Amino acid sequence: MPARAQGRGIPEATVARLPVYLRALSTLAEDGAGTVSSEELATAAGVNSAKLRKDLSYLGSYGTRGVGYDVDYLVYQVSRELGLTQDWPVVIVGLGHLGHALANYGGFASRGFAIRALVDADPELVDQQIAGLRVHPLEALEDLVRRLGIAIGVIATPAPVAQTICDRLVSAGVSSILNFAPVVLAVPDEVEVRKVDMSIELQILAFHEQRKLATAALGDVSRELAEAVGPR
Amino acid sequence: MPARAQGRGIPEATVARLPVYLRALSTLAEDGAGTVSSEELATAAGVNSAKLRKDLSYLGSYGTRGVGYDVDYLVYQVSRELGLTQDWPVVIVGLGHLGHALANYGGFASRGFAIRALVDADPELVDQQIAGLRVHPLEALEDLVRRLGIAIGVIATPAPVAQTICDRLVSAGVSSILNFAPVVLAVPDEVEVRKVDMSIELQILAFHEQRKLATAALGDVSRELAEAVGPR
DNA sequence: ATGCGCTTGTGAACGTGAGCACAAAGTCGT
DNA sequence: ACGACTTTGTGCTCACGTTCACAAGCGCAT
Ligand SMILES: NC(=O)c1ccc[n+]([C@@H]2O[C@H](COP(=O)([O-])OP(=O)(O)OC[C@H]3O[C@@H](n4cnc5c(N)ncnc54)[C@H](O)[C@@H]3O)[C@@H](O)[C@H]2O)c1
Ligand SMILES: NC(=O)c1ccc[n+]([C@@H]2O[C@H](COP(=O)([O-])OP(=O)(O)OC[C@H]3O[C@@H](n4cnc5c(N)ncnc54)[C@H](O)[C@@H]3O)[C@@H](O)[C@H]2O)c1
Repeated sequence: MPARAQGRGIPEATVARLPVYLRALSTLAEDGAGTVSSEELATAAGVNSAKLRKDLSYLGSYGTRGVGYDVDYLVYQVSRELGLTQDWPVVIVGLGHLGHALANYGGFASRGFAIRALVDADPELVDQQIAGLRVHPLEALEDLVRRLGIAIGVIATPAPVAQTICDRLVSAGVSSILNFAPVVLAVPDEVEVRKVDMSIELQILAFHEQRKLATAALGDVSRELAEAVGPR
Repeated sequence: MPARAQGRGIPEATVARLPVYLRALSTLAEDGAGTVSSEELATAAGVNSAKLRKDLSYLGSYGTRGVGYDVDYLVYQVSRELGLTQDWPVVIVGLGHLGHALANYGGFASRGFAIRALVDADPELVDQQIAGLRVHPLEALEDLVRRLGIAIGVIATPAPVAQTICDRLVSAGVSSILNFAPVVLAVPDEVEVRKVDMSIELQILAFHEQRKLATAALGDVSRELAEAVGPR
């Protein structure tokens, strides 16, 4: 997967950071800041200031030397680059614990996403209202996607059915998928999949946690060794 | 942040993939597979087979040339490397929609994590039972962490209080944090933070989605241009 | 034993990303 | 009008990560 495939493309690593910058900028805007320096914004976003400047430079030269960046203008430019000036309709498939939380979450609507359809296989859930939306049966999936022109699908079903749901979403025309099920989804090249996997994150933390313990124990051993040899 | 800081360290990128391999291996083990080739396992994990082999080679030489890897043995080795041979006690702070889903999720317990304590500031929630655990008041946080020897904390509170909770967790002795709140947390160097941010993932999808639309539109234009010039 | 076929483990080449350091370019006070 | 000061934008270097390609090693059939 070549990151900067096309001519004026933005590096993938930069794209992944733009939303973080956008959030920091929004907070600054709310606090009434007119301009920010790369140093300030970088601190707020938790990155190196040189990296921030380089990232922003891919979008164009929107800063003023000696001054910084106009907050509102930069919010607009980053939003535009990320495609957030329009609203993206989203379908959520699977309304168990996690799907419920997602459907009720206000943080999506405020950032350019509109949850437009909910789908679940459970007859108990179908026709119930969640967050003001009716839950549709699984059969309605393709029709909903086509009628509402949905390009982004969220999978919050049990792992065993995730691939099937994925296939159906893709064949109905969805080209971006956010997957919460702990499986690797197979999709055609033109479809983009991102996964959110909390177990993986915890396991990565466990790795580092164990390494801390191991090196601490090693420290103890060498201290004991030193003591065994005796003070000199 | 140097990835391979200490001598025999494993690259960070590799650590992030080990849990994926582990999951694929567990599935294979359930299906009764005795051995796997790097090719098969790589396909199951959605990566290049050379990358898989290099990743595994950091753990040691656990494969047999001409045959492949013994599934059970590799499961054990990867688990050990990730520190999953022991159970890690976890505290969840914030039991709203998301916290509820996390507390009820069975996928953690089965992978070396044990949710041991729930904490929320809402008096309505305190003393309720969620997934068989009592919800404790915020004041009890430090005491719980110390008494249960908790090293890993999960933050599922609203964004504005996340930093405060984080500080309290750290001062109580937590050294790994999984953060679901959309904020950048500031922590001492020795504390590891990982974030799960669904809005960011969606925004990255939106970026690519927009780019697809843009290039498609560009294709249309050039087709129109070609037609305007006329067939020759 | 020996050879054949298969799969691992890894050296080497390449591509991507991070960060330093500084010239270029602007602002602001005088 | 000018100089001092501030901050951006970027060339360059180095580190990290990915992928290729193949020799080394193992099992099995003969
Ligand atoms: N709950 C969590 O905190 C959490 C954490 C990490 C990962 N996950 C993953 O997220 C997914 C959902 O988790 P959950 O806790 O919400 O599970 P859940 O069992 O509470 O919900 C699953 C939902 O999917 C529905 N469903 C089942 N088959 C379906 C189908 N074929 N089509 C449409 N809907 C179908 C069910 O009716 C149910 O409502 C799982 O894959 C889980 O592993 C959940
Ligand atoms: N729900 C989602 O799908 C979703 C998606 C992405 C991100 N998030 C983020 O996850 C976090 C939680 O989301 P949610 O939907 O569960 O919110 P929620 O409002 O449903 O729950 C928040 C919980 O935190 C508790 N709380 C508030 N202040 C606290 C404090 N000082 N100490 C301890 N607990 C406190 C509240 O009592 C409540 O129970 C938020 O930061 C949200 O932005 C949620």
